[in-house]
Formats: sequence, structure tokens, C-alpha cells
Amino acid sequence: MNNCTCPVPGTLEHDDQKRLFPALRALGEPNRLRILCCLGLECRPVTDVIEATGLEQTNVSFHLRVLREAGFVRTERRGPFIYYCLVDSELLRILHDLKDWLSAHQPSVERAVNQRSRPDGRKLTIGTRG
Amino acid sequence: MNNCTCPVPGTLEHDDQKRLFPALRALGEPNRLRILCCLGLECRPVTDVIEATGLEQTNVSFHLRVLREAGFVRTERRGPFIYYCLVDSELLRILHDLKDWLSAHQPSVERAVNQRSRPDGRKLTIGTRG
DNA sequence: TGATAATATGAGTTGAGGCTCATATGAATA
DNA sequence: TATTCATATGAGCCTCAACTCATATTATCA
Repeated sequence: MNNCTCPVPGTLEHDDQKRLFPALRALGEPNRLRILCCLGLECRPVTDVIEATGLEQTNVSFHLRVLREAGFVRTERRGPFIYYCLVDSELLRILHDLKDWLSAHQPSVERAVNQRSRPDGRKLTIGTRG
Repeated sequence: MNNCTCPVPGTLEHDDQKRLFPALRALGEPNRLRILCCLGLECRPVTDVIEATGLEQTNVSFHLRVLREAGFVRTERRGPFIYYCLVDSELLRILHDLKDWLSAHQPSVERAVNQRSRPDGRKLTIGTRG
């Protein structure tokens, strides 16, 4: 019962979810997303990322490690520097697709970021409990 | 300096990130991903999701709310039931694309889920500190 | 209208993860 | 080889979010 696989075409099976979830978790952190976008299509040393983001060196190192272990970036030593690069730029295309989907289905960024609502248009009328 | 926008074609700007991040965070939780995949292309009442996932009613309600506020699902009352549906099935296509990308760039699911490594092939040789 | 079923909410607890500090490691250079 | 630069690591702190419990809300039906 815990597998929750639905044999509907277009649906994602258990193994798919197993692969997707850690990747999505890695991407679902604002500083990591920033770092990934900073890298863009170029290979850059950690120092560049630190300067571009304004984050602490230790923090950048931490996030780069998560991105690396999630399989999004690879490293390459060049002299004293370690360069970080996107494993494959096609990833940006996929993120663009998701962004476009969100733009098409969310009225505004503000609403997307900070939304409070109830299903079925019910209003918030709950009192305090004793 | 904090915007971290890189004028490289194919890169994601600050506003794109702002829209992407809450969506990715919503998807980057295993139970939520399961629930979303359980819904698939069908509209289903909460009871169905509870049964399919084996999660607590309160917990399912909590996650469905997050998915709803993130703009992934919408609700529709039918008698005593509230049906949850994917806002748009194209989302599944995008998730499939991401899954395919991961399959192509990650050697195995195990490695993706539980990876320990160091950049540039360095070995773990750090002792305890005093 | 009272009972029941379906679902949502708020408060509280707990664990995971993001951040920082101190420090280790490895490469380059004097 | 001593120093400096670039980067990584481990431990600890602290916040946030996932989960549970108790309960409220809404709809249906007897």
C-alpha cells in the first residue's frame, strides 16, 4: 500500500519518485538554486560563487557539496582552484520549462511565494478552542 | 550583489528563481511527491489519497494544502467530498523530463539517494580535532 | 435537528537541515 | 620547507517544517 503506484499513463512510478525526490529537495533551497543559476553554463571556482552570492565560504562549500552529491554539478581542479560546472546544460531547459509552467498557472510571484487560502472557497471562520 | 543574475543565455534570472524555489521546495518532500503522483491525471477525494498512501488524515490534509498553495493542485467539492486534481497534466511531463535527465546523468538510484564523495577524487583522511 | 462522515485547522513536539566557527587539507610559491 | 591561498570538513546551534493530537467546520442523512 505504501508504494502508491498508479498504472495511469503519464504517472510517475515509485522508482521515478525515488530518483526525483532527492533532486527536487536539493533544488528546493533558495541559496542552492541561486548557486546553480550563478554557475549557469560556465565553470567557475568557488571564490567566484562566494563573491557572486555574498554567502560565507563555508556555506557555499556546503551547498556545492549537496549539489554535487545530487548529481547536478561536477568538479575539476585547475591549479589551486576547484571549478564547479553544471553536469549538463539541458537541466536549465527543464527548469525553464517548469518556470514557464508556473508562470502560466500562477497569477503572480507574490501569490506563489506567500499564499494563504482554503479549499473550495471556504472562509477562515474558526474560533479559538478551549 | 545578492541578485546573482548572470546575463548568459539559458540562465535563470532572479525573478525566475523566486518563482521556482517555492515550487521546488513543495515538490522536494517525499510524501508530497507521492501524493502528487497518486493524484496522477485523476481527480480524487482526500480519502482516496489517505488510503493509497497510508498516511494520517491530518498529515495528508497538511500536504495537500502545501501543494494547493504552491499552485500544483486545485479543489472541487462534490457532495461531502473534496476532490483534488492536478491543475494541469503538463506538469507530469516536466517531471518526467527531469527524471529522464537524472537517469541519464546519475549512475544509479542508490548513488543518487545516498552519496558520499569529495570533489576531485580526494580521499576522506581527516582525523579528529583537538 | 441530531448524528455521522469528510476534511481542515491550531497548538505542540520533534527531527532534519541550514548556518557558523574552528580547523584540516592540498596546491602553489617564496 | 614554511607560508599563503583555496577549499573542505566536523561539531554545535538554531530555525523551520513535518507530524500528531484534539477539535472545528461543512455536508449529508435519518
